[in-house]
Amino acid sequence: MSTLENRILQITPLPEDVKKTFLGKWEKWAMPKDQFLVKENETANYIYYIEKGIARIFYYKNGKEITEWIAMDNSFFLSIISFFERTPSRLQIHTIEPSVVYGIHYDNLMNLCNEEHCIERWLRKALTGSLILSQYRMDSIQFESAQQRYEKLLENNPSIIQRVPLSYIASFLGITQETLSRIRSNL
Amino acid sequence: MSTLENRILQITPLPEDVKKTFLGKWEKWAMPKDQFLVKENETANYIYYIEKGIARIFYYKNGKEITEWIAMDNSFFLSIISFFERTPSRLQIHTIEPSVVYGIHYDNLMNLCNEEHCIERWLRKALTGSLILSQYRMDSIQFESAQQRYEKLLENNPSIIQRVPLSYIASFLGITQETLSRIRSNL
DNA sequence: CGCCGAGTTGAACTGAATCAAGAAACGTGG
DNA sequence: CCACGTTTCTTGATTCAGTTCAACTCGGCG
Repeated sequence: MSTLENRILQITPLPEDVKKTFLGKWEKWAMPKDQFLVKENETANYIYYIEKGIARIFYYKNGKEITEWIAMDNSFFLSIISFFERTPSRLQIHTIEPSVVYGIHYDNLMNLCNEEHCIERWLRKALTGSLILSQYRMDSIQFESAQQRYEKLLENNPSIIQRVPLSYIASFLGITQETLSRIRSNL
Repeated sequence: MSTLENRILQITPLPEDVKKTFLGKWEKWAMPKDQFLVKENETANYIYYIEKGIARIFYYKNGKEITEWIAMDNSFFLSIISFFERTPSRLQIHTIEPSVVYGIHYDNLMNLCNEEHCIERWLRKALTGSLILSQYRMDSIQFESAQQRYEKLLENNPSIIQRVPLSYIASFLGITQETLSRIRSNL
């Protein structure tokens, strides 16, 4: 069983035939480092799953690059607003390591959602999970200190420091690189 | 056509018969001021819709009350994590004006989702909308100044200042009451 | 060897929090 | 309709976490 299949069924079980159809719609790409999956102002057409490697989701705010998410470890990711609203993406997504990425196209996913109630349910549950995650993250950004956020990240994802440049991590945590550097020297 | 019906169909159209069944599952309550819809540590059983009045969603963080959301103007609201994960709610919800509120019970909603694909789709689309909102709010909290956030709130919802105590608005904006007071005197 | 990007360190600055005290508005009972 | 206490809001002084800007260090590599 592939890790993608595993991860999909973790969200909700699917009958054998539907599962097969669903999995068949996911395309697979092996990508070098620094490849773009979504570029600015293009409409995002895929929900992605990263099997190996790291992808970074970022955007520009007042001329500065903001890292919104770092995807690794068999997780899903996408440019949410662009994908669902079919509008040009403010977010960009690129690999920062050679990566193995799967993706399902918007049209395929929506067709499956219409044909198969259980795929609609799968998507609903996946979105519920994202929304819950989003709530936790909001609370963390608003009320935890930079140090607390860094410590939490270390706990949940110790390998990230070895593999992702400090400037990206700082931006993801919502602080400057200098502040992150100071936090690290105080531990 | 009721405002609830209106708002439901705004998310996605529904066939006449399903719409009727769905609407039939929404209970209606007229509530006085300061009534609790969800109490701490109870599992939240309803998705609510407020037709008239104001509800406030809040929780305690380090002994302080945090206003997470203020619902008015024909909008939906709920304790997301408790409702979907069926766990005790950290959030509390209470009315801060006499209000007319509708609610659909978790069991009813889930049964309908299973029976009717289009209700599942409705829920999926509603969640997508929430997730998008949540993304915008995260960006706003992280990168906009207190003043910008206040000005935006005024634009989107001018009546809120007349109807909601300043301390709640401040907390909702993620600032202290003193800071909000100073912002207002500088305009 | 010297350059270059990544990370560190320092000093000054700033937006907002905190603590503390007043002022204004509000509603309840006499 | 006024007086009083309570809640809501404002103002001031101080403090603090984190930013900004600038200079410096370190490790790798052409």
